[in-house]
Formats: sequence, structure tokens, C-alpha cells
Amino acid sequence: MISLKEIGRLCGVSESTVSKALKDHPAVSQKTRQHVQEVARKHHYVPNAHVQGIQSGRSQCIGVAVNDFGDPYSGRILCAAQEVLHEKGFDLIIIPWDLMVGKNEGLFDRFACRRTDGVLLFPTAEIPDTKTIAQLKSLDGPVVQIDQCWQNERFGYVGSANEDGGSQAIEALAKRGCRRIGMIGYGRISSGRERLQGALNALQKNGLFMDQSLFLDLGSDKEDDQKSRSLLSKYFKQKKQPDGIFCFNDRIAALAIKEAKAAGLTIPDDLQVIGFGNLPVGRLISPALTTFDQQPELIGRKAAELLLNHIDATARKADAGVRIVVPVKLVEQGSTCNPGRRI
Amino acid sequence: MISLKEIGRLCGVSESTVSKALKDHPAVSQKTRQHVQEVARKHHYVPNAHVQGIQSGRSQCIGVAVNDFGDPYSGRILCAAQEVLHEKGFDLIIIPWDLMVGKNEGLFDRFACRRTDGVLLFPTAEIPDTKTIAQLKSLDGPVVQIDQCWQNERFGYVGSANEDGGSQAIEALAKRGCRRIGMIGYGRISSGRERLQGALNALQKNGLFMDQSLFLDLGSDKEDDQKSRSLLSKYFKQKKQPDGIFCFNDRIAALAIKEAKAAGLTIPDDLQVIGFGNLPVGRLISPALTTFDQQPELIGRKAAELLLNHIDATARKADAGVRIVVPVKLVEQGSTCNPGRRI
DNA sequence: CTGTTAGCGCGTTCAT
DNA sequence: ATGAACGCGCTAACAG
Repeated sequence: MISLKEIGRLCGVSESTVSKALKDHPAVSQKTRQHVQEVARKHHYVPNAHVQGIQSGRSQCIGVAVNDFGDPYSGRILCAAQEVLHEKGFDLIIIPWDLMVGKNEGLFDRFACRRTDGVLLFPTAEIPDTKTIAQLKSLDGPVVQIDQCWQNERFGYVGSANEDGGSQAIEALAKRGCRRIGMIGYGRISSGRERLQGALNALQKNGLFMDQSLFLDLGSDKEDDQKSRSLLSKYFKQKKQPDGIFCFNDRIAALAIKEAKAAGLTIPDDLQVIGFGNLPVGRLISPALTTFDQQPELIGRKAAELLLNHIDATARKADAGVRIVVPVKLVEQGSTCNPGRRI
Repeated sequence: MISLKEIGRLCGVSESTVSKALKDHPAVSQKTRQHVQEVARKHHYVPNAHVQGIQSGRSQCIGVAVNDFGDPYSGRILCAAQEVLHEKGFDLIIIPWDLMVGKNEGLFDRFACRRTDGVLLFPTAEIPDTKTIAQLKSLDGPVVQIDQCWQNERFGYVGSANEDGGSQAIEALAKRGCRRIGMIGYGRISSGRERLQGALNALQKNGLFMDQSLFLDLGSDKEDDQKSRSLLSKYFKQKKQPDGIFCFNDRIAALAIKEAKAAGLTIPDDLQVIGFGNLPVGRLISPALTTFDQQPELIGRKAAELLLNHIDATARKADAGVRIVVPVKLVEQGSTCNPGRRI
């Protein structure tokens, strides 16, 4: 790749004149400017972003930690975030969460050495150890968490209206005649706890309660977990059967439907199911899954904007810990009955 | 973030001594070294990768163009590739293909300004315009394509054994008694054409042929395309019905099964279905999908290694255009019958 | 053993 | 209108 100095030599002018000419600085003659720009274009000159970063003190890089590269939910968020950040001249340094854990290398050394201007933290399972958090804090820029938040950390946060979603789910099931409502979720992540809380609130409001045996906590959040399947299989072999379940996400809901069918249940006649996320898979299974749209694009955009705000305001550090909650919307499909049906 | 100069001042030594001390250069006294390292650690010093890149002439950045952030297939490839590249000290600059198309900004300006040492091109629909290809070529490092290749371009390539997979699919269907075999695919991308070619070869070998009306070409490769659904719906309303179909990927196979069921067909009794990719969705639908495992992790690793080889050999430019083909393996599940069944 | 110097590519003064 | 000089953070080749 050609350099400013090289272009200067080709044009018979100095390096700094080339620099000015290329950015249409007024103090350059029309003729020189055109000539320089012409030569630069011919050689596909593009200024070196790393150098500009060094000078300006801004790398124009955002560190992104994701837990799953191929997850459609994270993917849509990330894509929207990337669009906003790219627009503002930022590039993404993406590192998979889980891959790094347990390596002797510090989790965020790569962010540190690239001098990232900020960090986006994507859905991650549980709270990491204090050392990891300390390292995260020792980085220069602000941190924005997406989807999950860690208690007691004053990072920015953008996520779904989980508690409201949990309530809506229960309300919907109750309206459709469900009386023995169960839940399949994750008790160890913030979004899981929030949805559970919302569900419990709504149950109480409806004069219902959730039998201990009808709440199933799937320990870890691994794609297509064999353990989840066997837990679900066991769940549907219990004596006390639910007539409606609310699942933490669409993938789990799909698994649950599969196992429920295997146990001889008919959806939605014997069992109504509600998922979360409105992912493509929900429309590929039969019956199609009633679920919640989380507006992942909006989440991504909001997260990017929040991060950019914090970066610009990094001097004051005023509004750290801002929390943005994006509403969710029920999408009714075949896995629930029409409302009004009462046994 | 603290700098070498700063550390030097704190330790009362020069910048270059600090530099040497930190990298255990022998020409530094034990005492100085320990002191310097201590101070550096205390301040979380990490050398600036951008600066090192400028000096070494290697940005240690790899440009990655993907068409879909949330695609599980691409995701697994990308994750494996990232692991290999990360190991070697490379970071990824990821840009979504489609987002960039149609912007006035050059598609690869961001790769250019980051001085990427190489480029990984992920599954992309059709061949881009010549201008885009020209820009790609004007970049510094080598280019490796994954999954798809463009005719007449001597880029590196790593992909699946598509032709063999196509043949295997037909053989499997024929062995299970299928006589009117159809195919749902993409005629405009290389992997689609290769699978079709393999299928046609196998059909001929088995004394069969594919009725024109049984080949359905889904134009573009968009997630959950409404158009695909309506095309598929029409497909299963034709007079001439297939008794077996081979689908370009699992998502399409899932859509096809859904529409086939809607048309009153039973899987696999009336219609046997084979997909491609062995994605999670194949195990969430009923019946579970017979498909091909593409070993995405292996593809990702191979692609990363090929790219690294080319980068190291960039001086000679000898082995450009290397093509690596990763074998596929049939995974039999419920959407096909047991072999040997003949009508 | 340590410090000085030069240079990577570029932007920004400040002189000319 | 143009160029020289300095600095960004760091490494490497020298000099002491």
C-alpha cells in the first residue's frame, strides 16, 4: 500500500502538502490538489487508520465479546450495532467469550492491546470472576452490556423488558385457560430471573401459583444441549403435568415441544407453549410457536448509541450505569389456543 | 493507558530500556528488569498493537466479510477460523457483505484503511461486480473464499464436497425407493450448482432423471424468505409430485417439510427429504431431518491455515488459487426411510 | 548494561 | 501556497 511520502515524491511535493491536498485543505492550490488527488486515486491510496488512531488517541475500534458466533438473536443485535458503529467510523474487534475463558491469556488483553475505545458485552452466561471484571474495568473506554447485566456493576445496559414479558406470557396463558402453568428457564442469568419474577407476579395477580415441580431450571446455556433434552423428557413424565409453559427462549421452546410430543401430548390442546425471541425456528416447527418479539435490531442500535454517547462523554463519566429497556411484543401463533377458551 | 515513556520515567530509565526489559532482552540487568516489569504490571501495561503493526508492516488484522451475522453454519466456521487466527496473534475486522453493497463507500475501504494482512470471504450470494473484485485485488494480502467460489478468480478456497454430497443424496434416496426425485436449491451460487451436478450424475447412474418441474430454483438466499414459502407451496401443488427431495440446506428443507405437510403429505412415507448442513434446526422439527454434516469447524480451521500460509508466502505468491475440499457425511434421521425399502 | 537516534505513516503547527 | 519540524508509541541499530 502506497504512503503519503511516496505520493509526495511522485507528485514532486512534500508529504504534508499531500496530506492537506487529500483533505481539501484550503491552503493548497487548485492545481496541486487535483494532481495529488489524481495520483492518490490511481494508486488506491487509503490513509492508515492505525496511524490516525495513534495520533488522535482514538483507535476507532470497539471490542465486542460474544458467547456464540452463530446465534441468530445475537447476530441480529450485532448486525444492527455494527451498522451504527461503522457509520461513525468504528471497527469491531470480535472475540468469543467462552473460547477465551480458561486460557492463560487475559480475557481482554486483545482489547487492551488494540486500545479499544469501548466494549460491547453480549449475552453471557453467568457472572465472571472478579479478576475478569477487574480487567474489564482497567480498560480505557466505557462498557455496555447487552441482554444480561451483572448486579452491582455500573456498566451501561440495553436489554429486553423481561419482567413485563414474563407477566405478559402468564397473562396470555391464563386467558387461554391454563391453570397449571410451568416455566422452563435459566435461574442463573439476569434475564432469566427477571422473566421468572414477572411470571410469578402475574400468577399471583391471577390467583395462581407455580408448583415447584413445574419450574425447570436448565443449568447452562449451550446450543442443543443433550442435557436439556433429557431434563425436558423427564419433566414431561412427571405425575403433575402443566397445561401451559413459558420457555426462556424459542430454542428451548422447540425442544420442549419436541419432547412433549414424544410424551404423547398434543400442542396446543394438551399443552400450550410460549417462547421468547421470535426466531426463525419458531416458524419452522409445527405448530408455529407463540413467542415474543424482542426487536433485536432496536437493541443493537440502542446499545451502539449508548456506547458512543459514553465514549464522547468519557471525560465527565457522568451517565455511567444507564439502563435502557426495550419493550417486547407478543406474537401469537399455533402453539397457543385462541384467547377466551376456558375449560 | 500508560505508555513506555511513562514507565521509563517512573523507573528512572530510558524508553528503550523499558522496551527491552519487558521482552526479557538479555542485555538488561536483573534488577532493572524486575523493577520495570513490576511497574508495568501494576499499571496494566499492554503494548499498543497498532504501533507494532505500523512498524512491522503487519497490522495483524484479518478482514472478514460475512453475509449473515447470525447464521449458525457461518458462525461455526467463523468461530473455528477465529480460534486459529487469534492463536497466531491476528484480530478480525468483520464486515457484513450485504450491508455494504449499495453504499457509496467502497466495499473494502475499511479493510484497506486497517491494512488487513489477508481477507476471508464468507458465503456470499452471487458474483459481485467487477469493480468490487478489482478493489478486493488491490488489497495487500491474500484472499480466501469459504463455501462459495467465483469462477476465474484465483483466490484460495475452502469448501464442502458439494458434488459428492449431491451424488450421495441421490444415491441415498434411490436406495430408499425414491423414483421421482426433486431438488430445491440455488442455481446461481457455486455450491448450489455443484450439488446439482452431483445429483444429476447420480441420477443418470441410477437410470433416473429429474423432471424439469421437480427442480425448484430459489432465487436469492434470504433468511426466512416469504417468497421461498410461496414457491414451495406452489411446488407441492403440482400434478407431478416427487417422492423424494434433496434440499440445498437444512433451513430450506425445514421450510419444504412444513409446506409439504401443509399440502397433506406425510414425511417420510409420501415424501423423503434430505437437507444439507446438519444444523440444530434439523433436530427440532418432526421428523428429524436426514442431512449432511459439513464439518464447519474443519472448514474454518483449514481456511484460517490456508490464509496464514498465503500470508507467510506472500512474497513468492506461489500457491495462489489453492482449493481445499472438505468431505461431507450423511446423517440419517427420520425424514428418510430405512434403506432397502422398495416400492 | 544503558541511552541516544532514527524511523514506521500521518497530522498539525509553524516558518518560509 | 508550500515545506520543515515535531509528536503519536514503539522497536531496532547503534553509541557509550
